[in-house]
Amino acid sequence: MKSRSEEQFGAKIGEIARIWRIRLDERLRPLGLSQTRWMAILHLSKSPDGLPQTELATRMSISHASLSPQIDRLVEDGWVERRGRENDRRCKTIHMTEQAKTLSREIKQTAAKLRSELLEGLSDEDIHHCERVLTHILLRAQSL
Amino acid sequence: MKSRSEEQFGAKIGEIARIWRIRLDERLRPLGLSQTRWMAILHLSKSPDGLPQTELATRMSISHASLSPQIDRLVEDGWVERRGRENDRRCKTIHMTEQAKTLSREIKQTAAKLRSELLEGLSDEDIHHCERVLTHILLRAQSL
DNA sequence: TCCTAACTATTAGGAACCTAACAATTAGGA
DNA sequence: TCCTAATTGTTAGGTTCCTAATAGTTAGGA
Repeated sequence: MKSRSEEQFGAKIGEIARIWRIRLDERLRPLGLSQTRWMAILHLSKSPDGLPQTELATRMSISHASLSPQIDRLVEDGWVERRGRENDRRCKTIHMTEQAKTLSREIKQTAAKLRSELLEGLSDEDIHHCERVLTHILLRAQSL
Repeated sequence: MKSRSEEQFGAKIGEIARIWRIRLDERLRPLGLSQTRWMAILHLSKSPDGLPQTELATRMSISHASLSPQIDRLVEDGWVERRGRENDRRCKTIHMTEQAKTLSREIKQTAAKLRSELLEGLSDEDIHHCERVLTHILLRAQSL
């Protein structure tokens, strides 16, 4: 027989994810960023050579169709630019602009600060143990 | 110095929550249910005396304004009914219909099956430890 | 070579969320 | 009592997501 608490496991993960995202969103909004935008900047900051839109969408776990208008807005705001590829004219790679580099540092700092606030009071061991469990669940979920 | 893996903690929780929800949604869609609908049924099944819309929205973690049209649809489909309160005419309590009781059992079974699939291979100890950590994080997140 | 299938990005239409504004009702203090 | 503030639910407007359809480009086999 499964315990009562286990029954709440999925709901609990969902609720944490939701609040975490909302909190980070609140703190980054003064920078003029929505969730999709700061996520895109974060991913692009790890790829100095840019990323095709499809690849970026995959990494952000949204559809490429949803990403397209978001990229429009990031371009308008000057955080990002689309570049054609000479060897494949279907493909446009997305690159962070110089101007966005300062921004990406701020995003990372804000995210790190929030994370440390949320994980405060937990031992490294607790966190790593929990994370191993989460990784296990994630792999199973992805394979279903 | 924080470890690389810890940096991914928030993203990992977000990703698990997302896939978990998508998987449950996929399995419940054949019953004619969307996420909001099955969540509402689940909450109502725990409250035999019904719930005011505001209270239900709070438990579902969505705004009462977003819930309102969803309730309309549940009423149309016969899963739920609105009842006035004689002592407070502002308030309408939402009640599950008889017809929805079978449905709520199916939802619970489907959710339990998915959960056991996702947690397979983990010890009870792993799960409970992880859940204590998650509860800690959730409480901190809610208090921010 | 040419033709079909696959791939990349965009656009259109529909669903669901949020905040803000509104109407009706209730509660509580001057 | 009466008036203001709070509560409850609905509606409007805006955002973002998804799926499906479209256009342009590339790849690979007949």
